[in-house]
Amino acid sequence: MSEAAPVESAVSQTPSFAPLYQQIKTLLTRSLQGGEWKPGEAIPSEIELAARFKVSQGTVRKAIDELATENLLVRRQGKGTFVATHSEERTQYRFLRLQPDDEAAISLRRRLLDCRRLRAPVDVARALALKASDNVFQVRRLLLQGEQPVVLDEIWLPAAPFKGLTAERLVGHRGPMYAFFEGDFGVRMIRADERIRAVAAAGDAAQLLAVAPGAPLLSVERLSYTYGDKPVELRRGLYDTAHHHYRNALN
Amino acid sequence: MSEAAPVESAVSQTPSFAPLYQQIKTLLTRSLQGGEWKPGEAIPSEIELAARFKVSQGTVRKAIDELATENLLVRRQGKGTFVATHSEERTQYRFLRLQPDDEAAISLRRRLLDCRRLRAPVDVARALALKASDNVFQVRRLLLQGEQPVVLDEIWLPAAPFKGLTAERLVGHRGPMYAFFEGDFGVRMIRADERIRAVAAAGDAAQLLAVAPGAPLLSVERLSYTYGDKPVELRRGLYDTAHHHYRNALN
DNA sequence: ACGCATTTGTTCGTATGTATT
DNA sequence: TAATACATACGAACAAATGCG
Repeated sequence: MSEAAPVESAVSQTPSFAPLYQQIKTLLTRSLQGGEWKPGEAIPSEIELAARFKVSQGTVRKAIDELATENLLVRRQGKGTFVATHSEERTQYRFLRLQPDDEAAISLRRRLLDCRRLRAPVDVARALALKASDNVFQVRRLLLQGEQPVVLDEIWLPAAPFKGLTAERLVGHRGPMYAFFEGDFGVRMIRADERIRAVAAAGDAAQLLAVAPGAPLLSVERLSYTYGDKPVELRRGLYDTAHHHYRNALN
Repeated sequence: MSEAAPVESAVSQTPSFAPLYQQIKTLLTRSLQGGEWKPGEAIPSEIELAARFKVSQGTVRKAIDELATENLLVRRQGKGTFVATHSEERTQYRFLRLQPDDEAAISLRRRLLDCRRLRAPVDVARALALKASDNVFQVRRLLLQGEQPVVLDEIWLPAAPFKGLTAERLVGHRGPMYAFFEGDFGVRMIRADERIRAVAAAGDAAQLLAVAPGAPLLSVERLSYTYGDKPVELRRGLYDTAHHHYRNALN
């Protein structure tokens, strides 16, 4: 009784020749994307979803399992299943892999350098899949440990979804920047790719990071994606790794 | 009928207050560690394992599922479940995240520089959890793209499990070095941690990589673990990232 | 080329355990 | 304590891929 029913009953316009649980997964993802459930909120219980999609609880469970391993949802026994958010303690620095060499917990102050709106440079437009005429925000900021600058970030955001972004609002918010994006603009980052290089400090970067010109810096270029593999942020970071390192786990 | 039976029937000396499928997972891991099934071989079918452990097929399945996501096992529909190995094409450069900037497939030549046996330096001994008096192998090698050196690796291995390692055997083997370790010494690397920094080229490293002294290089310190979270390799790599980058996916 | 047996993959249903409110 | 929701466990059936005769 596995493959006959699904198409008519629960689904309709979906790929259709995929396993049921994957079709459910697609439907759940659409609801997330469409904002039916907001970050931090609980989604309906497995039993409710099973009734809604006319499949068994186990099938819903398998779909949710995969969305949970992809960090789109968070399961909490006894409470429910929740839409993942960047504004919780546990996922605070979800995308920042930098750690102090002494294994202390990382805690960085932010200093905003500037926030401008301008025509997208060609490389930025290409990375963000924008037209050459589209506008973008360029945000530059420092992250400091104590008085010591550690990270210089240059952040590029498409102007359209971030309409209304200002330096004041950037400075004003508390918590991670991705939580700010999520709450104030409804843009959820769900995954990212990074390209890492060693480069020599040059120009104002050396000055801002208080290192000698030519000093080695870690260059981290991050492209962050929202639902549907849509790129919505290009972030170019320069990390001073004199007292910090980038940590990565290989499995 | 869920939690009463397991302890007497299948398991006996295991944590015991854990879910059944986790106990099964532990037992499977022990068999892997003990060499009951060798890398590349098939393990018994789910039904056989269910009979052996006196649990349902679904419970075995969940245990295998987790071991598969941890890359200890590989499932193949219609064929069976196999012990993961480093000697297959698909998992060739499982731990090497370096990629050419032009997105071409990576293909590097190896050039062995030296392979020596010596008393473990203190930092190496600490990383590998060895006594100060223990011996280690130090292997140094270059990875080249065409004629251009890209990676300089310094590899530290505890002497005991790698007894009999020589430069000749290192040069003689085909395929990834981890496959060589696996086949010739029975040492399987199952996960690794990396610490990444930007450093300035110095001394013979600059010469060997054919870069100017002071040029920025990516420093990648990798600690690889075998079963039971036992560290068995410390690898210090210097990557020339002029035409390559370290790729990382954040989820 | 065909069919059969084997093995994993999917789906359903049911019952019970455990955490939260 | 009771209700709710996720977590674990069992059993059964069929689908899909594979390999063999």
